[in-house]
Amino acid sequence: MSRERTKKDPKNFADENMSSKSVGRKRCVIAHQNILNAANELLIELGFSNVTIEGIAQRAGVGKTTIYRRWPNKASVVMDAFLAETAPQFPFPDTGSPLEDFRQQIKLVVKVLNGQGGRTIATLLGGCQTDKELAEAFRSRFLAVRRLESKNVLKKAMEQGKISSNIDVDLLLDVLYAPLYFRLLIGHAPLTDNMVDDLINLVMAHLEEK
Amino acid sequence: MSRERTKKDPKNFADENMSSKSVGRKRCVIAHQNILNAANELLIELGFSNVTIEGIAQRAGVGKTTIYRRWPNKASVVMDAFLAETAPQFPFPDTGSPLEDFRQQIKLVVKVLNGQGGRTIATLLGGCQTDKELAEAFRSRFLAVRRLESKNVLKKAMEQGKISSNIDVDLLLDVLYAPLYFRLLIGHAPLTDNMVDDLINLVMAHLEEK
DNA sequence: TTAAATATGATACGCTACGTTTCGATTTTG
DNA sequence: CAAAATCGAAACGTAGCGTATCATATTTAA
Repeated sequence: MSRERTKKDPKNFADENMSSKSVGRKRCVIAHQNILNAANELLIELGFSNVTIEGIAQRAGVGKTTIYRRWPNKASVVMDAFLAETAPQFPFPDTGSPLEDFRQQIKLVVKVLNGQGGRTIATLLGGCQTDKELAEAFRSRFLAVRRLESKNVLKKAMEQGKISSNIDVDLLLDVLYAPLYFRLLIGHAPLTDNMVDDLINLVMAHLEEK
Repeated sequence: MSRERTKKDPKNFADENMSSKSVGRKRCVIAHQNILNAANELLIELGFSNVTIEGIAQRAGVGKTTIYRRWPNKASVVMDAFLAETAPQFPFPDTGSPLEDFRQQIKLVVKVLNGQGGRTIATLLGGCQTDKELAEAFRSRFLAVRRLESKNVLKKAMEQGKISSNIDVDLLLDVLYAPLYFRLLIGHAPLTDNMVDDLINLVMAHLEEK
C-alpha cells in the first residue's frame, strides 16, 4: 500500500531547467514574484529570524504548500528574494580611473547600506551566523560575485601602475569594505560620503605609484 | 480578592544593589553561575537564535522561573554570560611602543576570534540584527569599553609623536578591527597572524611620523 | 520561636509557528 | 477524455514561548 510515486520526486524546488515539465499544470509565475516580494518586505519589517514561511505565504496571498513545494527552507526563499532585489544595486562605474571607480562605487554601497538594502543585508548577515546554508549562499551567490568585480578593477589599477602590485588583494578589499559592514552591523558610527573619502585617503593614497 | 502585593515588584532582575533584601530567602549564587555557564555553552553549541530559556534552565539544573525572575529576557542572560566569560580576554599589553601594543593586542583578538570566543561573538552579533536590546548592550557594555582602551593607546601614540594627530580615530579603529570581524562573520578568508602584520603595515606604517 | 518575606523547582496554561499531509479543484499536455 | 502536476485550504502533532500557581525551603525581624 505504498505511495504511488510515478516518476520523480515532487520537490524540484526553484530548478528552472527541469526534465519532465511536459505534462501537468504550470507553476504560477506571478505567485513566484509575489513570494519574493513578500519575502523582501518581511525581511525589512521583521528581520530574518522573525520571518516565517507562513507569514510570507499570507503576505503573498499563496498557500504555504506552494512555497514548500518550490524552496527547501526559509533561507533559500529569502536568499532568492535578496538576490533579485538588493544584490544588483552595486554596479561599478567606469570612469577611466580605477581609483575613482572605487571611490564612486563605495559611495554607492554606502547609499544602499543607509537605505532598506542595508537593513536587508544586515539581517541576512545576522541569519548567516546560525544558518550555514544561508551563509554559504551569501558567500557564493553574493559576496564572491562582488569581490570578483572589485578584484578586476584592482587588477586594472595595477596594470596601469596606479597602485603597487605587492599588496594582498583580499586584505585590501577587506580593509576597504569591512568598515562599512561593521558600522552597518553595529551602528556605533554613521556611514557618510566623508567617511568614504577619508577611508580611501587613509588606505589607498599611499599605495599610488604615480 | 486581589493578590496581596506587599511592597515591591518581585522582578528586580540582576540588580545587585537592591533596597529590600533584608528579609526572605537569598538568591542562590551557585544557580547564578550555573545559568551563566549554561548560557555560554549553549551559545557556542546552538547559536543565539537557537538558545532557549528552557534549554538554559535545563542545562543549569534550574527551574526556568528562576531565570525569568532574574533576567527580563534571553538577550540579558546571554549578554551577562558573554561579559563574564569572553569579554575579559582582550587585554592591551604595555610594551612601551603603542604601535607594538596594537600589533600584539590585535593578534590576541585574532586568537580569541579563532576559538570559542569567536563563535560566541559572531552569534551575538548575529542576534544584534534582530534584537535591539542585545545590540545596545553589545555596543555599550562590550564594544565601547574596548574602543575606549584602544583610543587611549592611540592617544598615547599621538602624544609620543608616533603617529599623525590628523586622523579620524574612529575610522582608524574601524579599519583596524572591522576586517577581523568581517572575516569572522562571513568566513571568506582566514584570520592569521600574518594577516595582522600585513594589516598593520598597510594601515599604520605610513602614519608614523618618526 | 514564631511569622512574614522571598526564592526554589515543578507543573500546567494558552499561544504561535513549525514542517508535513491530505483534500478537492484547477490547469496543462497527449 | 485521461494523466499529470499545481493550486489554496485545512488539519495534524510538536516545540518553545512567557506567565501563573503551587508546596517547599530558607532567611530575617519581631
